[in-house]
Amino acid sequence: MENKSGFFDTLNKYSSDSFCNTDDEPSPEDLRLAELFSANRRARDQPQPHSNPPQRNINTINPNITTSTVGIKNTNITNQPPSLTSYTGSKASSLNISKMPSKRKQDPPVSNPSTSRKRSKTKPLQPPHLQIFNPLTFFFMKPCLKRAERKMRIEKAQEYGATVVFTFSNTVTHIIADKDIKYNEILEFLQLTEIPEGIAVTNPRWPGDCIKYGKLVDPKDFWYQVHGCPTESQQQNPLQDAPTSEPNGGQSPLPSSPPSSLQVQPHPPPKQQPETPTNSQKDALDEAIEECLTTTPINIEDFLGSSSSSDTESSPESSPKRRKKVSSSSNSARDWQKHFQCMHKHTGALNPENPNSRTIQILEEMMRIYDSLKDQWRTRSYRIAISTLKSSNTTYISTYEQAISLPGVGDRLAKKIVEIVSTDRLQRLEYAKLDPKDQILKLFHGIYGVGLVQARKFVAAGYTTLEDVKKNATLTEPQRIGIERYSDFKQRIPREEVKQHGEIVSTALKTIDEKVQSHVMGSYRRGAKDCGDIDIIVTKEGAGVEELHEVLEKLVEKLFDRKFLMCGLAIARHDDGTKWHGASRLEGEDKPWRRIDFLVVPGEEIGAAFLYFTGNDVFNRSMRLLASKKGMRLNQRGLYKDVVRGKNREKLNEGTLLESKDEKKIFEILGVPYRPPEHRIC
DNA sequence: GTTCAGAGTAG
DNA sequence: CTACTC
DNA sequence: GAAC
Ligand SMILES: O=c1ccn([C@H]2C[C@H](O)[C@@H](COP(=O)(O)OP(=O)(O)OP(=O)(O)O)O2)c(=O)[nH]1
Ligand SMILES: [Mg+2]
Repeated sequence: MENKSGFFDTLNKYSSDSFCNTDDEPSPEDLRLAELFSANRRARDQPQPHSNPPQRNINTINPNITTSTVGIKNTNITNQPPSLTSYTGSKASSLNISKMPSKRKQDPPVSNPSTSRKRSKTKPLQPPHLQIFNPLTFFFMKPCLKRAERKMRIEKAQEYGATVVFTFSNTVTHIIADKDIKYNEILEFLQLTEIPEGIAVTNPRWPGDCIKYGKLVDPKDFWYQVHGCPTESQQQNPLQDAPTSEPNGGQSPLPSSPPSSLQVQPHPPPKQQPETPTNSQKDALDEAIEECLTTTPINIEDFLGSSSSSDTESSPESSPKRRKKVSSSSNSARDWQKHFQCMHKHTGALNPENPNSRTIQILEEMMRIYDSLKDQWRTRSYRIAISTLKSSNTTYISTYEQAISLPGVGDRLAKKIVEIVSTDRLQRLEYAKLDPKDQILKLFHGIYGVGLVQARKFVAAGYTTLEDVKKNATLTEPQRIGIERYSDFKQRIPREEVKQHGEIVSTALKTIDEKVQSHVMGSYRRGAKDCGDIDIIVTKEGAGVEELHEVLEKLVEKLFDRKFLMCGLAIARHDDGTKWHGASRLEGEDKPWRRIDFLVVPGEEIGAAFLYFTGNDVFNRSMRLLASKKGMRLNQRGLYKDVVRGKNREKLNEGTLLESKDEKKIFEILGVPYRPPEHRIC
């Protein structure tokens, strides 16, 4: 028992917000978390000025031999946590204690609450302090089907202390109606003319949010209303929404909570209030969603020359369907194209002039949270919506109708925008920042080689610190190093140091083959003040992969000997492998290890490789999506045409090479105005 | 209900 | 094959 | 989380 409270106490220590600031903009808060843990680690490790002998355990020098670390049997679902397993959420079911009878005490943490009749036999209850629903009685209302989902919700509610009944009576305190049910249907079903006072009617999101936040949130909240509910403050349509299923693997929809009190009361726009009636977003749509360009050649001349400013060609309208060739007419051309991220100049700079800047600021914060939780699809949606907002810099968006009419803004984001406008904040954001589970998840997947899946397993297993994981979990070699060097790898690298690493590589390369060249890419090429890692392309005019692969082997060996490379983390498997990931360090035992990536590139593919390795990642994805919409395919080796795609997007056809040597030509063929690296920060 | 980029590497 | 990473 |  005491472990449980200890569990959260520990977590709370890390509740300070710290978001991984994405691109090239540092942030003082960035490293807070990392520092916390580095301190943690140093307490153990640091006092020894010992040498850290380069460990080439995993790798290199003998790329043929996939080293002998076979001793570790995998089975990632490893060890038992000390104790607190018994109440871990249902997620943990895969490694539940039931499988380990040998484990001692697993008595239910909660004595049978006599209050709960109808308790399903199996589910273990949450510990008392999490029995947030305890005296409450829920009545669930059915949407005909969706039984599994509903069953889940019911079990969850019981788990957290609710009494669930299936016949309506005066003991009911909450009616939980599925999202498709309308308010008057409830009345009809219950044969009532109105819901008795004291009974709350909510959609299923409400219990979910309560669980998430570990407390009861206001069920009258905007977000939890059922369709057609006569809210005290009528106006807005009561749009519901559901805690939609989690796409793959399950990502977390953070609940959002609105202002329980004030409903609508638009804040004044920060400054200007240009009511620009009609001109809403004509063609100045900047970074917006993705989609753009016609098949027809847009004024190419336009962009080649003007590397600097507004080369944003854009068009209003949105037409989903794509069409083949047809019209070269710019009119129809505009139709199907919207805008892709890659079509616009992005520098990461903010524009405080935008009347929606406050909204943007808050949505960006939410996006950062989802990003740090690796919820890539929500992150994407937020990014797109934010782009749209940024582009409508002449109109203050304050109503639901306005918001939802923007491309990339749907029901839920429109609600959030309204909430922000009326309350100047997003309550959900405040909760999200504090969520201890997310903090810990973030900690774990910050380990190199640990992704969402493993991180969740660690959390489910009850681990709360890196020490826990290191001690108890079965790790792969890269993960082991990832923990060992956790704080090193989390530090940003000053631009100047990146340059030094690049020079060391370049120098070493000269002794191997004069004609082999290296280029520092990634955020460095985009001009970032500091970088997350060091990305280097190794290439030679006219050379093929095989030749260069040998060069890479020699290079790596030499750099290990120089004590520059410290370890390998992911090394090419084949002789035509093109990739080497590892860590390097400047001279000096106390210098931090840095993540370093080599990409071997045949001379002919240098353009596509530059494009790829310059990024950023969002920019690349945007370019690639655009290519695919035009029946082409873009990857790190080149741009291909006539790609035939089958049923599920699978490519049935490699396509034929269009261009790979010249970066600018790839832009050109795709119809994207060329952007220098500094403007590819999306 | 599916898509949201596309590929290399570890295990 | 999945998970992770670029 | 949005679009199709
Ligand atoms: O999912 C990804 C990640 C990266 N890249 C490309 C673009 C990126 O610029 C380059 C290098 O990757 P890295 O992870 O180093 O990103 P970065 O842009 O260099 O930023 P950082 O400063 O974090 O290293 O590889 C992708 O295409 N897709
Ligand atoms: Mg990088």
